[in-house]
Amino acid sequence: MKDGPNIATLAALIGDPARANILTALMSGKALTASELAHEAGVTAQTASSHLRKLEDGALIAHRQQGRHRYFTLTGDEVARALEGLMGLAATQGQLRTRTGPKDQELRTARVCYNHMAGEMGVRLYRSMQDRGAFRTTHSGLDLTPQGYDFVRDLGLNPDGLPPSRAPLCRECLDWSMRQSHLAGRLGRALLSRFEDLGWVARVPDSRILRVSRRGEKEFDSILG
Amino acid sequence: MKDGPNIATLAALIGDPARANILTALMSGKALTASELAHEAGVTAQTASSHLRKLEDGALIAHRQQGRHRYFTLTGDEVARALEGLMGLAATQGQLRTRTGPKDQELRTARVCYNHMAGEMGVRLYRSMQDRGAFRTTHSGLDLTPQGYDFVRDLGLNPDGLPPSRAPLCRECLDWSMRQSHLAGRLGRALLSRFEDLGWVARVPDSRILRVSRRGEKEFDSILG
DNA sequence: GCGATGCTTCGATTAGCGTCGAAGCATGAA
DNA sequence: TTCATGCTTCGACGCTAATCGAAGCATCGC
Repeated sequence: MKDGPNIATLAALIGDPARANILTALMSGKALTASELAHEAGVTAQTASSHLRKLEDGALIAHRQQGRHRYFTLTGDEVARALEGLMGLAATQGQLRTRTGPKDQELRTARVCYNHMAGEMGVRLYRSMQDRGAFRTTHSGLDLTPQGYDFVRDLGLNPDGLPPSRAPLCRECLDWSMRQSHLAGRLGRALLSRFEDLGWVARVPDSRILRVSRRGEKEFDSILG
Repeated sequence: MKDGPNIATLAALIGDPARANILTALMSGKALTASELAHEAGVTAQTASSHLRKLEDGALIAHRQQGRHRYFTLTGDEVARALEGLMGLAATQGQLRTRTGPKDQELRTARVCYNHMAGEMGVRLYRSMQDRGAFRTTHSGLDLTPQGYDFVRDLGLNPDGLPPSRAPLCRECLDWSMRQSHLAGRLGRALLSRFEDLGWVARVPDSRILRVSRRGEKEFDSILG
């Protein structure tokens, strides 16, 4: 009856508090150094180093050297998506870190999920695109329809001009606060940075919170209907 | 930066091999006794008892007493969904338990995911329903459109006649083998048991595999297009 | 009533792993 | 070169948690 992939080692990897803190910090999408992550996790540099090694062996994170610094990131969307899934389950059990403080509310409104937008705004965006028939499902996953292309182009973005990568253009990611899908993948990433460039949203330092500007709110309302 | 729900305790709960085996066994959707689960996990009854207690404290499983037996099940879709998510990530890292044996292929074709259908067939079903506009997203999640009602009724099922519960009617669940959504929720459950009644699919004992009958294949082909 | 079965609690053992101090090794700055 | 910074390796400590034997407690069948 032991069917399917082995989840024990993977879950055990995430299951240590220090490592979970490291992963959560990396969900901001920013590349962080080993010392920064050690501080985030609340452990010494030696301990963090050991954890980082394990996470890297488990292919959850990767690093690139820059001078004497080591910048760590999640290995990709897949990891972020699975972590959001775990957060979703944890949230239903009231395992919130802070008892629904004001910060928590801000997280629900809009936040960064690795490199794309999540929260209420992220789900609204995805739903709106879906409603106008922007997506089509193919054998290999989600793809953009002509309507989808138009929508993206209206935002001043050329889907074909995105940096090529083996990551899919569109991917759905389950939102832990909304329990619905939002858009991930290369397009999700591009849209978030576009919104930042336009000044519609801005990252709050040292957190995953995205603050929606007054102008952003107006624009989103008019675009997403 | 420690934003969002606390995933460490949850992941640690899943991260023990014995407990992971228990949870995987329960993904079949069948209620299993403590001794059966002990056997699945490869530990003694005492050890299993301890694990079951922890899983229950963590609200991942629940039990109901029946005579001198204790039947355990997952607490709901949410749990199954998160576990499938973990399997998805584990699968991308080649953490397959068996090196793509024939059993693995059967799992990918069609399998039980707690109480609904997953795998290729599950994704095909969901995609087909989506293509004919069966779903509509509301503030509370996924809902059936009139077209959706028609589709379900054509299968001899009355969506309004389903046993009421606080679980949503429709819910999407991310498939670990297809990396796309399939249908969960009360409707997902009802559809699977309908397919079983019709003799289109049959559960393979002691596994999550769903075997599609010759007739089932034909029917699915004609219905799902 | 009696024994068998299913499961739990208790207690003791053990192993694994997270933790940090100290030392080592690069890179960068002075 | 010399010192500081960022990070890793080594070694030792300590604690948690998984494990099982033995005993206890229900329930079922006779």
